[in-house]
Amino acid sequence: MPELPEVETVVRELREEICGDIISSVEIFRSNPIVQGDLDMFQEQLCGRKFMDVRRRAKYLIFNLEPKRYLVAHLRMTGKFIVSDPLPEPTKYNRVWFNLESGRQMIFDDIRCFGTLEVYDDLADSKSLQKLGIEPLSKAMTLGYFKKNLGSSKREIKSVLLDQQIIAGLGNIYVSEILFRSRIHPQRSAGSINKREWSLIIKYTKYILQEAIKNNGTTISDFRRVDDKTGAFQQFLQVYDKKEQPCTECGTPIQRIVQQQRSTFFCPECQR
DNA sequence: AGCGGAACCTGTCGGC
DNA sequence: TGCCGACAGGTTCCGC
Repeated sequence: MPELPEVETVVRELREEICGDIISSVEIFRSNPIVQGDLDMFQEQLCGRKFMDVRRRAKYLIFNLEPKRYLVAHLRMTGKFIVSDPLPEPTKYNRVWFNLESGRQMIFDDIRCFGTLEVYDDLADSKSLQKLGIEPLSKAMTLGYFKKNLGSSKREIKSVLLDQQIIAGLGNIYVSEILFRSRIHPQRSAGSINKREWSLIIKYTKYILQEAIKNNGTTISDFRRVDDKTGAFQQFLQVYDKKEQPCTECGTPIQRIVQQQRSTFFCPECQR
């Protein structure tokens, strides 16, 4: 479900809702595979801790707690955070309740149970955070970085842009959109991308992500914000999920192909 | 190194 | 109506 802009939207809204609040108890309705290991320990590690901040790294949410400790969450496909007044009963896909001293609760809800919740005393202990590549909206996003790491790579550009160890935060929707705007065919090898084209990728990655964040992300089917509202960026999508629809630039039907077991949408005329 | 395939789960949709 | 396969915004593991 969520890529970088959707996670950023959730982080900003959660920050407003929970900073300063304290976890009074944690109720787990279904853990596997969301919470790994000892559930009692997970609860003990969090009870009594205060939310100081919520931030994002790639598609991970990082909750800073005091006394110092971190809750690291990943929404995967269908994970959601909801902050609400206390519910009498968990609803069907509620997996974990974080009951707060203010009387409200932060709910982790996840239809498919792919999401993850982990606790760390030191973020350096998180293997998954450790492996991540550069943030696409940071200054590290340069021509030099791509030429140096991918200048002679035979990998398909679609697969490279989805690789979280190279650039961290893009997902299946935005990669199709970025390549369409950059007019680059998704099956081109990374090594064949010239400087001008890398510059286009950098420019449109930043532009599309920023516009998507301004619009609170993209809702295709079930992405929801903390207050259950939907994102609005889906109205600006040019190719994703538009198979057979005319290209906005040239009218050629948009094609769907499968790369790395995932759909790619592109215009065979505009993208070379 | 990097690919394809399967796995982790549950739901929806389209075709027959 | 019912069943079956394909597909879904993500990541990880395994074998070649």
